[in-house]
Amino acid sequence: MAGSDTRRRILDTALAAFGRDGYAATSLDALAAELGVRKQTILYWFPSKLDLFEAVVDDAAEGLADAFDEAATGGLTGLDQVQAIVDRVFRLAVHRPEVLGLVREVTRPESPTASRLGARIRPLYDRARDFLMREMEAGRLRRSDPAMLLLSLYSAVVGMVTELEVQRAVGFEPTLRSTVLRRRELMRFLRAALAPESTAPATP
Amino acid sequence: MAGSDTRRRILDTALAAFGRDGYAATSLDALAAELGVRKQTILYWFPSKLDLFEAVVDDAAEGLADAFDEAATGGLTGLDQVQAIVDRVFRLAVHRPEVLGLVREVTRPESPTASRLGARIRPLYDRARDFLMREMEAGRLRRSDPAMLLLSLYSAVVGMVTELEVQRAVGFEPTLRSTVLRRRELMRFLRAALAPESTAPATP
DNA sequence: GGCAATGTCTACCAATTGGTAGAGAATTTT
DNA sequence: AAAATTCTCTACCAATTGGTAGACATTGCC
Repeated sequence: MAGSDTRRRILDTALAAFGRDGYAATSLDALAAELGVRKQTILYWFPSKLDLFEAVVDDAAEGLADAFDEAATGGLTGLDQVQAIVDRVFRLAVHRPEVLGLVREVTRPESPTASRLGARIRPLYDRARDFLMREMEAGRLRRSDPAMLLLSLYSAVVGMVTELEVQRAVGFEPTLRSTVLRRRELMRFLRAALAPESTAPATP
Repeated sequence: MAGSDTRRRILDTALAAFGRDGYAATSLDALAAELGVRKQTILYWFPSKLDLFEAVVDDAAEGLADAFDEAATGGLTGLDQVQAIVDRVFRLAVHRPEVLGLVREVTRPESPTASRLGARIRPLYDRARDFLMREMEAGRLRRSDPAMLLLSLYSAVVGMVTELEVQRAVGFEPTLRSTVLRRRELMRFLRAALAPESTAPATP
């Protein structure tokens, strides 16, 4: 059953390429060359480039959901849970940066799969919002509009992890060490933003 | 002197197109059609597509610098200055969203002008970092690594303003009203994150 | 009026694009 | 072993891509 292995390899390589170069800048020929296969083999498994892209998005969404599950099943609360998620996202950014590149690509306003995104991330979104709401009720997080807060959090985390070029441009070579620093600083930032007003942040 | 007017129109239309669709997905033919002109006219003013893109980036960088100047010359301090910048960025996002789209395009790791970016935004970056440092010294902002904090701020603001698709996907139609809400929530978020530890946030 | 510079156009071009048609292995089923 | 299915390939194709060469018009200058 070499076939479905081919399919798997196409999905993986396409995820990397789409995430790195974007949809428009990725050609089936280039993808095929990278795979050591003919373009027609790709078109055998996926009827068109757009179909391939959608399959890649679905695949990546599944991976993301798993990553979140993994980080959210420890029964943590408040800022500890937030930290666990942030850690998980950074880990993903380190060893599979193309996934976050794809997230960025797919969230462009003119993305060919703009509408598809909704259904894919909606469950994650609802779960996160419920969590924030619950923790606010419990007094473990500062009170505010959970939906809007979630957008702020999303922006801050994905940006911090994604905007490598900005970081490079201003002098932070994105090394592993700088990634650790960025994560630490981001967490300090989030702690300050999220901690209930009465409690002083614990980080020295 | 209809010529330099053409040049100006090409720059504006190209900025919109590159910011909306990205570099790879924007063809000179499509651009020319939108301008009501032949592709060769574009190539007369800009020797190649890449040259055009670089000119567009420079042009947009200039516009951004002006916008920041405008928001940073009021002699404000602390969170008031931060708020002025955020307001200005949101205003830009409302009536020239393509500029921020271009920022996003140009900060992609594989952007054709990745290196060009550095020189363009470096002065803005230095200025902002100096501001943060100064305000921390004066006790008007929470102490932390100014460079890293600036990255967090950048991520949060640009993300909040740029990730319209994410917002749409989770049910916030990006209307003018929702933009106001987003700005308010972002400012609340930033206030909490930036206010010195002793001072309680002023927002009710 | 002649002339040079400026600006836009028509006419091409080679390379690349996503995609079709169908041949030919390899494997599985009967 | 024959037949059917699965998979990858060669051979094309029409459309689009960024770009070149050069004709043609318009303008300002002498």
